[in-house]
Amino acid sequence: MKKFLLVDDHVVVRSGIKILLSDLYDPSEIHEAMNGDSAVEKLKGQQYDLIILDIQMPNTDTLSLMEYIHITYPDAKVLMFSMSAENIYAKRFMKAGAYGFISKEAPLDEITRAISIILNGRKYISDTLAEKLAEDSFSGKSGNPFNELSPREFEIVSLLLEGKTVTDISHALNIQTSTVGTHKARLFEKLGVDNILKLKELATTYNL
Amino acid sequence: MKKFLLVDDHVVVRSGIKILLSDLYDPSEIHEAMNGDSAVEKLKGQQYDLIILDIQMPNTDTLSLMEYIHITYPDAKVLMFSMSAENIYAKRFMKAGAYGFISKEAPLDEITRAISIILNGRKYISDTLAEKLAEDSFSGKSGNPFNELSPREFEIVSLLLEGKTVTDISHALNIQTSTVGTHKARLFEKLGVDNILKLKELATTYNL
DNA sequence: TAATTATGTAGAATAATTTCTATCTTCATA
DNA sequence: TATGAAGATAGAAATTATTCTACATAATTA
Repeated sequence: MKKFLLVDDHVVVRSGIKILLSDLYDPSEIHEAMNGDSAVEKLKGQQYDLIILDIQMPNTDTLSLMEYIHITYPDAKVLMFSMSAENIYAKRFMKAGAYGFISKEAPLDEITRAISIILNGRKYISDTLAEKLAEDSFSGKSGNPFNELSPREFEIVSLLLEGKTVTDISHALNIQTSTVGTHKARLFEKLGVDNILKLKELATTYNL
Repeated sequence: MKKFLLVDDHVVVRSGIKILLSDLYDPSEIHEAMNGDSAVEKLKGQQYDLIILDIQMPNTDTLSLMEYIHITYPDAKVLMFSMSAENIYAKRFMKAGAYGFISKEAPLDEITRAISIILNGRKYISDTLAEKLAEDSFSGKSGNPFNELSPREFEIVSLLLEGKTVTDISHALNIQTSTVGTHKARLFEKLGVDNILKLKELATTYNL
């Protein structure tokens, strides 16, 4: 008898996974949550064999949720479920204690394989993700150039991507425009772009 | 006896919709396609009561697919299924002949309502989308806002979208920066944008 | 046809951004 | 622990961009 918790805001996705699971594991008990708060509630008092967690839900910081689960229930096994094929956050989730990361685009047999591997206590990562992780420990720098940015630079790049001007940002952060200017110049340099449109493009390819 | 065609690249989403449909309509026949090509194949020879079409699939231009379906099978009823709440393309899909547009985030009863309305031969649009459409027919302008630009403005907007600066453009066209500035201000005004990122977004939605 | 509006152009004034240089701090490492 | 690199911050100067006003011409419309 296996117990699962599905956390996803889309009804149709939940029902899809539900029949998949009840097909695979009979008998099984499947609970559902449609956001982070309700997931936290469900976790109290219950012990699940596997938690399937959608990474993109409105009003939910999934990375923090993952960290919370890992700290509060160190034995919990979480499979992150992502809409896009290779999500740039995959590594961060694995570091936060996830047991696996898989895309909803993946073929059925890979999804079932991921689930069964995790239920057996091992971690699941896709081949492409495995490669990326290997690459990183090799070169030391992750593929995502945005990770090279300092906290302040990251803060500023986010605001720039929202269409904020240098002056807007200087007001928002209570610093001089020249300061924002230097951050901007350095971050453009680090990212290898020379105008905001290229920055936007880069951010899009790394789905920031 | 209802016949449905589900077009979506995600297994779990397909199964989710499938049980929803078979719950609602019994007996029913449900066919599946995981991309545009296979959808086109399925459509040949078969007549469906409803086609449910995911708007975002890799290697598939869903808008063209919608147009193709509308032209080839004018009686086909297509419900567009979108991952994000209010998609900027919604209007365009409706113009391309879709019968409805709904988000996967929508509550179950709204999804079932959308399906039943379309099966009854009427079109379904969400309240927010309805508002937007009304706004358009009100203001009289529903077409491509870039058509409102003068030749010179169009020339300049193209260069701006290439990432050229005002000074670059003034050199390229042998005119003063203030002239370029005036054109830029006027064209921003006409297009209703106030920064280059919004301009880029607009250009993208009108695939300029 | 006369009046109006849209378009293309800038000069001048103003505002915003960038660049260059230079502190000061923290953090890693020889 | 001294040394140096990376980060956050600006002042001043230089460069760019915007705004405001204005004028001539073309197109449109009453």
